[in-house]
Amino acid sequence: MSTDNLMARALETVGDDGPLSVEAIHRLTNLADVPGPMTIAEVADLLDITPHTLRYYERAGLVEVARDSYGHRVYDAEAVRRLVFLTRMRLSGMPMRDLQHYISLVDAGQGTVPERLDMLLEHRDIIRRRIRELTLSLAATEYKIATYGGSTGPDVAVLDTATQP
Amino acid sequence: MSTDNLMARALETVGDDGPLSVEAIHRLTNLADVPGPMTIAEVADLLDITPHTLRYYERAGLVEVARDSYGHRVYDAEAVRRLVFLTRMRLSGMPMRDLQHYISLVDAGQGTVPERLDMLLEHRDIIRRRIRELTLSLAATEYKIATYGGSTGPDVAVLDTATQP
DNA sequence: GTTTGCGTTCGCGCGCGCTCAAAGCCATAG
DNA sequence: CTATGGCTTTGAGCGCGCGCGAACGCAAAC
Repeated sequence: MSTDNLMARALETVGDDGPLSVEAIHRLTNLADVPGPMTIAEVADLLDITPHTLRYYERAGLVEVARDSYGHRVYDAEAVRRLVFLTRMRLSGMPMRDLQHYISLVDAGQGTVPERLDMLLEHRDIIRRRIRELTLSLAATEYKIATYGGSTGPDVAVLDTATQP
Repeated sequence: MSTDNLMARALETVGDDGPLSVEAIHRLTNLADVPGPMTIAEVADLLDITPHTLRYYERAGLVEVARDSYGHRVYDAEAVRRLVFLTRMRLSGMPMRDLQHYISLVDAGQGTVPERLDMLLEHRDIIRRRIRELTLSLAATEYKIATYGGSTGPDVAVLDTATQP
């Protein structure tokens, strides 16, 4: 129950191993069909981050949040949508610094759209690369499991028992 | 040229998008066909980590390294193989703590083989899960790129232009 | 000689939040 | 009516995982 509830639900939504149909992606990107104004606790629950983290994001300038008459934060639909986006990017490894830059571009108006797209394209490439790295690590780990002879080496032993991934 | 040279070379070795043939995995797991004793600089270069990091791993008890008459570290084949394994696990996200535990099991003899296998299996699951998370993030990012209308929302717009991954 | 490469130790830094403290408002419970 | 607990606010400071930097010494090589 760390910080991956959103992703857990997203994985459930998608069905764990389907080939990512367009419909699934639609549901995924639509995860937050924001109803209306929300409290910090509700948003935190929705995104499975802590209220602390939400305040931290706000201090970092990633999102502006209105207050009610008690001084309590009130998250409107736009804020929530932005936070959904932000947590998705965080989860896929985009650092805070880049998110701050991205948001500054958003706030700077439509003229920055190309640069924003560049950022997304670059981030896409980073994710792809990371997936390939992990795929490779997975293969190595599975290979080691399959040929396990103990110790940390020799790593190469009973090649015959290597099973196809 | 950060800390992913090993992985970069591994990706080259594999060919960037092949379906991970058994032969490719063999080459991958065989990345270090260790010749003989190596200096810290050579090992650092091989694994693309810094000498600092190697000394840090040693201090952490992950590997024992002999010294020559000058007090300089001499990495024998076993140490290098172990470090190849360790860096692979680090790169795929296994924390130092777990690596220390794993190594303690290795040093404790053959009786701990089952527990070691359990660790590898669990780590395999973690990698798989992480890959699925990233795949999802990738889909969301690509979706956002395809339907890009600016801002951080609405996220759902020109569904028609969504291209299949 | 002075540049290179290695050794050690201590401490620092970064990214990312979390913890703690002090205080205010709301509810339900005695 | 008070009280107790639970939520919120702000701000400053702490912590963790993982190394990196800086300072200094010693031996070899140019």
